[in-house]
Amino acid sequence: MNARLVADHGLTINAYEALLLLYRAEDQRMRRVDLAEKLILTASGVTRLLDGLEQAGLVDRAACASDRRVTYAVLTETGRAKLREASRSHVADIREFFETRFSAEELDQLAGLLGRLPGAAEAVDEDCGAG
Amino acid sequence: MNARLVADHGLTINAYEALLLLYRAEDQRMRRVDLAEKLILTASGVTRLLDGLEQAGLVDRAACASDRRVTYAVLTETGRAKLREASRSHVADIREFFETRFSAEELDQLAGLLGRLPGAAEAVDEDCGAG
DNA sequence: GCTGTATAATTGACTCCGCAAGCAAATGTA
DNA sequence: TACATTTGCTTGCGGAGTCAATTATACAGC
Repeated sequence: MNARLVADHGLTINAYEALLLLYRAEDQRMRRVDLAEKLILTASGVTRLLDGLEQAGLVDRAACASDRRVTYAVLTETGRAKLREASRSHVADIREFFETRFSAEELDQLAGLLGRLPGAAEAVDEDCGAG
Repeated sequence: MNARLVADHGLTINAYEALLLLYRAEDQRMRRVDLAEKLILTASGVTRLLDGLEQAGLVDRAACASDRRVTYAVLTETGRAKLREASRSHVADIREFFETRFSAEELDQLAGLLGRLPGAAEAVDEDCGAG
């Protein structure tokens, strides 16, 4: 599934997740520390991840007025487009993976159980207009 | 959990799993290809993993009489000891992780559901005498 | 206003692992 | 026999991520 994402869109799972988090964030921007926490990466991991996304033009930097230590990562228009495009197939892949293995009822059970695992609280599965 | 394993015993999850697979295998030896398949690694990944385990004296090489291309990985006495030692805390860690979050009944449900995921078939959770 | 500590981000050195390529042995085919 | 293909394994290179150290800023307490 990661392989599909990489092959079809040149995005790793973390890159995809980062774009998605930014998409959902207020003003489509986040501090790097917060991204690190959500992605379960270290701060340096995020620096490196965003290096790539910036070079690809999917994400931009912005300064913070109230705290000059922080740099925001901001989703660009290119980034939004990329996310929509990748979303289309990725969400379908995931759906297929689970729906070929479990019934709707079992999926509810699974979701209920796994939803209690650490970090699951915020990971709601809204998509991003790509249906 | 991986972090604990590394910090306490100097084993990555894959190293631990490799020792466990060897422990359970007939004559406590396996072909590298087969290890790769079980560990979901490439052949080169296994070569590198076993390099480390060999240097640490946990695993040895043995030739195959009937096919001179294959090299077996064989668990050494040191390897068995290491596995027992790591098992003690690792199994306890996993147990604690799940038992603090789910009831016995929920664990049964989870096991039933997740057991149907690919690769789950062979991953039985016998331990190795470390209780 | 200093001084000390905490926080945000980056960098260099490292590990783990995959991919692509290569070698050697086994197997298939003519 | 001779050649092609497959299989088991290793090696060079590169990506992704961690850790430890460093820089810059923020925020105490005195």
